[in-house]
Amino acid sequence: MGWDDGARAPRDRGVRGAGPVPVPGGGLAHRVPELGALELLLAVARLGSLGRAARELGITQPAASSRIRSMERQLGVALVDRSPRGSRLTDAGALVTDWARRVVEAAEAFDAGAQALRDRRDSRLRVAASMTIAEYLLPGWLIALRGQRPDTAVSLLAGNSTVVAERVLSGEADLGFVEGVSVAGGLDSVVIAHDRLIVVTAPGHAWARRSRALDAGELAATPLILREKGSGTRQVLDAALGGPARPLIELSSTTAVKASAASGAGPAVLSELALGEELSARRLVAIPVEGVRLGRDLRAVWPTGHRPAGPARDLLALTRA
Amino acid sequence: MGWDDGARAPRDRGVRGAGPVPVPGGGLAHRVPELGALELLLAVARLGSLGRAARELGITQPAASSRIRSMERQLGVALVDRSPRGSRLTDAGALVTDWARRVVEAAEAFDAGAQALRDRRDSRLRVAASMTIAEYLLPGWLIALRGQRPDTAVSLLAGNSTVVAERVLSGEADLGFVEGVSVAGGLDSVVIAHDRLIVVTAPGHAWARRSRALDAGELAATPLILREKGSGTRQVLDAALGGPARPLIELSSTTAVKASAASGAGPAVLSELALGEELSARRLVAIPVEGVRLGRDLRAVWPTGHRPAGPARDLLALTRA
DNA sequence: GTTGGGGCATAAGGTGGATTTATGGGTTGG
DNA sequence: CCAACCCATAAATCCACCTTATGCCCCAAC
Repeated sequence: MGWDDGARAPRDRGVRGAGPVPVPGGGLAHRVPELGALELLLAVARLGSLGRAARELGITQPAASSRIRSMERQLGVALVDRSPRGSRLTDAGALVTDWARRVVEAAEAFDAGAQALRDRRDSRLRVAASMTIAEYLLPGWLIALRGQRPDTAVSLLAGNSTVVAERVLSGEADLGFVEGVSVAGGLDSVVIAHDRLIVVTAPGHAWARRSRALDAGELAATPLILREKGSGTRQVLDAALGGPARPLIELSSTTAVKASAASGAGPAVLSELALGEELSARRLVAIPVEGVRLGRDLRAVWPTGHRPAGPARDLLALTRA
Repeated sequence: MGWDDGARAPRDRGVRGAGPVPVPGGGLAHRVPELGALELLLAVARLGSLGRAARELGITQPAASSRIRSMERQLGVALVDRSPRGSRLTDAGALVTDWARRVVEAAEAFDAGAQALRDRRDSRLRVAASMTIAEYLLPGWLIALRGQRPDTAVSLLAGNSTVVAERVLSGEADLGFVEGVSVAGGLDSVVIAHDRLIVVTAPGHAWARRSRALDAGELAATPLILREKGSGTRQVLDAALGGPARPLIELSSTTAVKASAASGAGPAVLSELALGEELSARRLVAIPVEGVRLGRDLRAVWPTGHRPAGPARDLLALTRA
């Protein structure tokens, strides 16, 4: 990413008379229709009529018509074929709709997570989860849970494994999710998924052209871009290497680590959950490693003896592989 | 942190003249901040100050302040800690920002794709791609290409393998991407990725509890939820089974197939590219298959002899594994 | 043939939200 | 103690979107 915030053109957008001048780097919101319009497009695709889609979203037909039209104007592409008997997507519209669906799905995950972050008080299911799990897995679980039990209000507290264990033990949370190597005393647990740390570099890095896998010695001897001390990633890595890893830089967010590695600063070690797009888009390359145990279990935890029941049991059932 | 900021407002917006009642499940756009606000939040996280973020986005500082504040009110969570020396994310804010980043990334893919769909005429690189590739892979490539060659305008034409071959041969496209089993005459090609068809069912389906892998006979004998005849998926499947697959339902979009399978209508066969979320959220379950060649190559194609050059070569370089 | 219903487009009017300017208060460092 | 940051608030403006009220088109049923 561009850490070079300083030298960007001083865009003055207060240009009233002339249309919205597309800014070079920013202004994504000016080029992408807003969420409501994308939702509307999905509804039109599903229902085959502007009017029906409008009714489903609780707006009037002219509003839907206008919204679709302005979206077409914004994108410069005809999206729907209107006919007196309904509306069907054009070829381009089908493609746009597919892309829109992914935006809406991400927004749904955002919504599910944000709602859990808010409820807190009157919720029927209080969950505590480690950062990685809260960030990457929980929103999906919450969406699935809402599909099965729409009335279950969930609250979420995110923290490291110690905090999660405390909350669960004290009864402040009904169910916990941790990624640690070991489980605190007084807690029962079950493995719900597996995660793995992955060594990555920029595609241009020397390691990206290695034919042989890395071994523990090389990994331990090389300064790495890492999360801050105390993070789950560091704990697992230290344990796997049999001693503390050597940090090249310490950063406080997974995103910063990815950006730094992608810019070529050096090799980084990250959870595979955090690497999706980056690997398939080849912004980062995974380096094979052997002789190092970089896998880790993700576990659900609850107070010994108190098997999860009710909503907690429902959620647990969703998460088990 | 003040979780209880008292903002529990019912927020029903369109209660005009007792019009259509807002729907319970819908209205995602009312609960998720719009893209501009999410972008602003990311900028604040990166720059550490509302004012700097505002300048980067070309708005004034009060506008940014107000926007963040209304987002906090909407979500019911404090997102940033303001101080006279800048603003940093709260714990909840960091989580929200991570979720927001995924929405924005999906929007960036949307933008990249939509822009390619529009340009068409004056573009420096004209690409023709099969549906699956255009839908799932191309946006990411375009983002990467924009990172390297920001001035390259790309246009996209999506169609089946035959159409792609035609356009490339006629010179209407500089580079093509196909997923077929074979490559048309007059075209050179290179394999850029691999795809695989996967048999999926709802988690409750009998096949989900099998211990033994499916074989070709069982697959051929079972009615399946499939894309329409003529789709790439059907071609590969028919070839792999040594005869036409038996359709239970024929649907015209990948999404419809997924939805139908997830609702328990029966087993479906889909590209692994189309299955991400569904598998990890366990809405669908992959059924092991053996003795059937369900893999397929994804290829870039160009007219025999005319090695891609210029922008086409840049794009090709990005896509090669 | 005519009529009713579904579907879409256009026009005119109202409303709310977001933005801009203008200001003030707070902290930090020279 | 002043300059340079930062942020919050207030008031005015403006735009985007929505709604209501139409009109036209097509089809199917009577």
